[in-house]
Amino acid sequence: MSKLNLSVAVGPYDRTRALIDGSVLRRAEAWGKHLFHDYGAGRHLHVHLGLYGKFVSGRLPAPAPWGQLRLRLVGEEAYADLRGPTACELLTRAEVRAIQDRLGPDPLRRDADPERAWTRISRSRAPIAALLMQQEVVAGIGNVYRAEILFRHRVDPYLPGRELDRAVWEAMWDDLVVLMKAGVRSGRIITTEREHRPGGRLTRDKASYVYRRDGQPCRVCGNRVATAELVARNLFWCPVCQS
DNA sequence: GCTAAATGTTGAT
DNA sequence: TCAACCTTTAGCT
Repeated sequence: MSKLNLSVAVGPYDRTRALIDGSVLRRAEAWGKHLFHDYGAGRHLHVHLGLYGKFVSGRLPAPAPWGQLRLRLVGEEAYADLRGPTACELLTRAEVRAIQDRLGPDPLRRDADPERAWTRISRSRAPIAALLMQQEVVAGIGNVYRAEILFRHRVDPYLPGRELDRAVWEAMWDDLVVLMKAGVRSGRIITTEREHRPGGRLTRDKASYVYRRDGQPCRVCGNRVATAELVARNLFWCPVCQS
């Protein structure tokens, strides 16, 4: 959306709607998986997409609202609809700060300090794969990047944080910054080295090394990719490369 | 056409 | 540790 002169409407969230309808969006920022909109006068919209929340945008005119539409942002030329979020609420500045204060560094933010994450990781007995999912340790990685970053650096997912090599963590962080920025730009997660077909198209099945590839051959060593549940999420890794 | 699972977090048990 | 949240899609039939 090119213009910031947005109005807000629609949805069961009538209190929020009444409070920000017609307001101008002054600033938007993301920290980890949290999105914050500043509508002035101490009104901060907090959105968390959760597992299946999604913004869908298009050019005006916007279609008639259907289903559980939580939020509709309307500009002069385009609109954006929000559905299925875990959170869509109006907060005070202090409440926003409280959320941000408990989040670890986000690789996508310029002010991120990977040293803060390292402090937590290097003191923990928890598996590195669990630590990467804890938002207070590192914010915004998620299950796909977790699996992929561990593979790319050949790190055993079950390695306790305190046994991770500092240099390896620094390399992982630098890699996350590059991969996640590329993800924002392209709108999709691609963690494999770029492989192009004659047509110049990146093949879809090569977007990941191990994520959701359980049972299939590892792209590097050919052994079967393994899967297991870790902290209530599906983990994927190559037991041969990552040991 | 139906079912299960999915890039996530919170709150109850 | 588990269910709830509530939407879309892949993979069946």
